[in-house]
Amino acid sequence: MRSRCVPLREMSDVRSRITPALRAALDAIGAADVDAVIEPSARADFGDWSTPVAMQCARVLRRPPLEIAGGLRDRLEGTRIDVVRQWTVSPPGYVNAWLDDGVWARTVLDEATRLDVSRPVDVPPGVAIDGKTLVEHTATNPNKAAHVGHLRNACIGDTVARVLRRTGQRVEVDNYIDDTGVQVADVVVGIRELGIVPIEGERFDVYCSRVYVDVSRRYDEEPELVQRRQAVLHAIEAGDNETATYVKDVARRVVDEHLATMRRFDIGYDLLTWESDIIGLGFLQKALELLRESGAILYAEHGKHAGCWVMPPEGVDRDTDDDETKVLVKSDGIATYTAKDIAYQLWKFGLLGLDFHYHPWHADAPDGPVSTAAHRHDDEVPARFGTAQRVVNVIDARQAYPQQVVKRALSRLGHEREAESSIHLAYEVVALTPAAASVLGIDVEVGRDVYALSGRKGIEVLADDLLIRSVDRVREKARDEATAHLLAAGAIRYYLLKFSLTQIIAFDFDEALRVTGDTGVYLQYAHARAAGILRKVPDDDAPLVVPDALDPVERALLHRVDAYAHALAETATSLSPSTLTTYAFSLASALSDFYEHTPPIVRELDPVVRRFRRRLVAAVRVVLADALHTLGIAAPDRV
RNA sequence: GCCCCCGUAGCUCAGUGGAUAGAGCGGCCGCCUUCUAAGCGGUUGGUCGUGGGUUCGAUUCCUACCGGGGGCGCCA
Repeated sequence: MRSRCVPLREMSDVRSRITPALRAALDAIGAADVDAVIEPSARADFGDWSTPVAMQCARVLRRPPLEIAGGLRDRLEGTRIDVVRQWTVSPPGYVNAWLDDGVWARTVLDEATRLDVSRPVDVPPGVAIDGKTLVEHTATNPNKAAHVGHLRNACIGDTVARVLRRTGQRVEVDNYIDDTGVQVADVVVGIRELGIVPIEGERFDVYCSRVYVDVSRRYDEEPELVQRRQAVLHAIEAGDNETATYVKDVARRVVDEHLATMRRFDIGYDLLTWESDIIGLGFLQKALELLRESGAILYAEHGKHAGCWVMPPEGVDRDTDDDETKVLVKSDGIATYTAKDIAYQLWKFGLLGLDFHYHPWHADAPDGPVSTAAHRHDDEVPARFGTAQRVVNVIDARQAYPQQVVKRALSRLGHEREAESSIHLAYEVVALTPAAASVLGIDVEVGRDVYALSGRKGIEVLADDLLIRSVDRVREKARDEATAHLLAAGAIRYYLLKFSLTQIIAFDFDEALRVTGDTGVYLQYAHARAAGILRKVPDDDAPLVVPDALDPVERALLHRVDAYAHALAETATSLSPSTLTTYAFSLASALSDFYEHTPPIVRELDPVVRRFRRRLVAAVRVVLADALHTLGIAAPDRV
């Protein structure tokens, strides 16, 4: 059965109702080359929607913009558009549409109220792709507790997945686990060789963090310790031995803690992909074969890469003998991390001709993630993963170069479309402000404004520690512990999402934990306020009548509601969650403004006004809840 | 050296080829007999890093600089 979708762009679809008329008017005055763009007016007293096209026409038509605007207005006045009441002109040459509130407000409220989580929000053509998008995120090394940097990654990835699903797209979320790298090996060295033991009651991932810091420090003092790590790595490489099993067990236990941490922020996964399986099942070998056969990589006979398999830069088919050429297999025969990433990427698109075995990560948690496996399990899950049409890798901006190499590998293998559909969703890191650094007891130098996080050095804010602090902050005013938790998690998620991806987050405790102003809690509070009004004011069955003169705060609020579908489509296109946080804040803010500047609806005696405002609040609540849910933030009815 | 990102109010950040550049925080002054004051209003505060260029119009695009961060490994 095909479900009905909510109309696109604005909830009321104002823009696409106006654009054809504007297009026709432009054609009629001989300005066919000018784009028929129309945008929300910059200020309410200009109108509702405005177009600057007359300014562009002035050059080609060699007439003053105001005169052209006047002509356009006359033509538009002659076109009946039910949602537009009148057209005006304002200097230096804008043409403004004034909406008919009766038609517009009714449409906006109808469409907003019809929003339903079980039905996707329709978006303009080109926003949603056909087929599945595979989103890889989190991918925290399984040797330490997750810190806010890992949490930023997870929040971005999770939100992008939610936005794509909300716009009707199929999504698979993978969490890649590097259980064969040096980082896990370091921890195993610390536990087994140095005998570092857990503290009473210490969580396993936190214990591993401590071991990791300790071992890293001791490598400097005792260089021979590095040999121990090599032994562990060789054991992992060989597989099927006691050490390899032990390493895998450490990784599993840490991953369980990571999943629990992320769960507290409402972040989940479809599939856990293990690097050991990628190697164990021969994905890497197969990928290297393909790369060799196709000539995508070549063997360097001499020069600085002698004995290595390398991938030359774009458009070159020989070793350039410099850093432009990427080594994929070292001269000792060991593949680099990027080579494994290429194998994984090929699998994601179904280009490898190999697949994993699958089984539930926890037999007793059917809703939990599925895990890859190298061998058949009794509770084998059928293969339904990978084979995506688009791959979004949420990885910090420092890895732009290796990600570029992965993309280039696909391209050199002749998979142009897949290379094109390989998206490195790069985001900047989380760093500490001097204030946050000094809270953590780090020596703050004069003139430095950010301090990089480092799990290795123990310079970090653990995700769970931050959550505990946040719960402490909101507990006093929250109605109960469960509410305190969802407000606390909302505060942190919002904080990590509200920055542009290109912006380094200068982490600050006060900012991250704040509950007033531009924060997650503000949005949740606004939602609860709306819900509170709806509880107190019963609705009736009477048909909606839009009052003759809407209050400016009502119109402003309607505009924000109207803009939801547009904001969602924009976010789905840009894959940038901050677009949606900015929108959600503007909506909550408009609701607060309305709340403060209109009398209580409960006491409203005019039935028309009372019903209209009640339904306006109902629409806002639905849209705010939808936006919050898409951001992965709970929308409580009471706080 | 080459490449990428950032530079907008005291601080943290939005914005983006169009009309007087916005928000939050901070400061100051107000608003709870009103549907939750985790709120709202007012006020303070800006040569949109600098110089050129393109354009009817540039904070936005191009270019050259300046300042800060990151990448450029037979690490992951």
